[in-house]
Amino acid sequence: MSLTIEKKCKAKGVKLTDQRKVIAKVMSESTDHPNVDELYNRVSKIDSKISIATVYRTVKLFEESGILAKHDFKGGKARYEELNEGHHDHLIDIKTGEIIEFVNEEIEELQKKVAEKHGYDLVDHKLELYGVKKKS
Amino acid sequence: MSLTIEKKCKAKGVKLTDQRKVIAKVMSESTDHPNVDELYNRVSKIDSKISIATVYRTVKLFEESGILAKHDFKGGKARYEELNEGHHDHLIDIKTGEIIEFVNEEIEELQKKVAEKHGYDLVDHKLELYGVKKKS
DNA sequence: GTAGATGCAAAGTATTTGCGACAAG
DNA sequence: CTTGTCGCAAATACTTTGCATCTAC
Repeated sequence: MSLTIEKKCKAKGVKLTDQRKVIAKVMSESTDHPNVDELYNRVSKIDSKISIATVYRTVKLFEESGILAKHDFKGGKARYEELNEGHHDHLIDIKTGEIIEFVNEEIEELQKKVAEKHGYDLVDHKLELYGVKKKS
Repeated sequence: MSLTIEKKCKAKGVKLTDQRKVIAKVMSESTDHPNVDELYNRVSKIDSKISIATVYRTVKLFEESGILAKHDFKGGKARYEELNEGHHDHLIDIKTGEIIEFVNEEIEELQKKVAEKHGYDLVDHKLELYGVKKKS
């Protein structure tokens, strides 16, 4: 549902243009983590007049508004995903590029402790695991 | 000591040119995590004829040889550091950019478990904590 | 001697931006 | 209305590469 994103925009005072609605819709219907190119392709199918500059501007705006999360996984282009309540991290298959989301409260707790031990308040973190499928 | 890096080069069959020796020396004497620009500046002071293309080529080569580690922290340019036995992760001060290294075996263990739970062998990971100094 | 390394400048990628036209609130 | 957005193309930032020359082994 892109309703969530549209609501968030209103809450944040972000102007809702047609282009942004389309981008919001595509992002909220995406179950993967598209990069800007992929997003632009999907968006173009709905409205081919939307320029890639607008896509770049919009994902940046959405990221700053806490609507999307940006990830710089290994190997180039930034990838985006919708940001919902439940925080999660990523396990990336280095052979296929497949991305698996996971949550581990224990690790989250330990991270906070590490930061505190060094005199810091943890405001953000990035945890990415890179693995190969076990040939069980 | 750049000796370590030079030894590693020989071990890996990496040809030891003057340029590479200078870059190795600078990297091993750096206690921070320089990006390519910073590295190039430091290298230039020792031998101003070394080109930035060579710096790029060399850090890439060193990374592939397991001599340097590359980090894509938030906010742009890739940063490098010498890779020694002891693995560590990073806590980054989002105000000052200061980078603190830390080790936490518990987290390492949990990461392995998470990967296994999803049927993967963990081959690499990235853990970055972003924090602000506590005003104790 | 030869495969591989270097310097230079040109070419790529990914992303950002200036600007006049246009649209949301 | 007025402020912010869009599309376009040009600009930027970072990194890679083709080629002729040079150097480590």
